[in-house]
Amino acid sequence: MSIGPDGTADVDFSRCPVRDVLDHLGDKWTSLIVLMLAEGPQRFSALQRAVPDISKRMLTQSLRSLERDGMLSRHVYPTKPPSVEYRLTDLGRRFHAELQRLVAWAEANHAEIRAARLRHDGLGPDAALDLAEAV
Amino acid sequence: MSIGPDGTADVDFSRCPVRDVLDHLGDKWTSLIVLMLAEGPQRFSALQRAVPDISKRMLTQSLRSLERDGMLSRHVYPTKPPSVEYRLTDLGRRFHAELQRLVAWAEANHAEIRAARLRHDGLGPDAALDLAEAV
DNA sequence: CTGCATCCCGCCTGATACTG
DNA sequence: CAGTATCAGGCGGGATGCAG
Repeated sequence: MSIGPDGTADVDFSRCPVRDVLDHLGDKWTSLIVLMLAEGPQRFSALQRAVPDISKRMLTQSLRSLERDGMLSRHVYPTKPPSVEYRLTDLGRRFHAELQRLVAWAEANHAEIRAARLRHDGLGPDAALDLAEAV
Repeated sequence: MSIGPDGTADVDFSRCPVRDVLDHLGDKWTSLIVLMLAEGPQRFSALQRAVPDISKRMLTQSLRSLERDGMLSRHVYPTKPPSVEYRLTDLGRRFHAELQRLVAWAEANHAEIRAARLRHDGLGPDAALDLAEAV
């Protein structure tokens, strides 16, 4: 995602290293999963319980996506019934560190963002004043 | 986006500070726009030229979204024809700093991600070897 | 328990045309 | 120049059912 001398941005997403990372961050679930796995290896069903609103379909899809990018590894224990454990790889843990930075930044700037929103949205009745002060 | 004692994650997105930030990062265009504006104030048409593939509709929408969250400010010069200039706010510049960190991380880990992908996708004929070494 | 296949609906997004 | 309005298509993502 560089910017050329002619002022036009490099928008070749197919080979854009930044997209690979940003897509995970923008995804509704992958960040949550990484956060959960940062606390230790988890089984499929444990993850599903930990993230209540996710469907099996999306959980599987998100896990595959993270596995594909080398963020986590999948271990199958051929017991019966079988159990599958997911754990962060080294790359995944480094990604998690970045994610934590982002979370911290977001929380630190949350009030300012919300205040800007209320200002922009046309100043909801009186709640606007409350939050304007909070900044 | 915290994790409760019962192991279930806090998934109240409507009031989640992290979502407000991650949504911008995940968006296909907003990061690009922030990157462009980091080089200095830009007019609407300049941004459209800089990001070739974006439509007027999406550019407007992305700019509104960033403005709403206080990342950038909009200045209208009532000349004729009118011109509108967008520039990052303080919050926007701080956001840009975080974005830069992410870009740096992405570029630093790009090779590893791509190698993991080739491994996972079933080892494309021989290109796999090339990139495996690159790590 | 884990995960894939299918159906299906809603929203996002691009294309196009029009206005101040 | 800087948008807004409208329409139509694609696709993400939920629900359900089935398999290893």
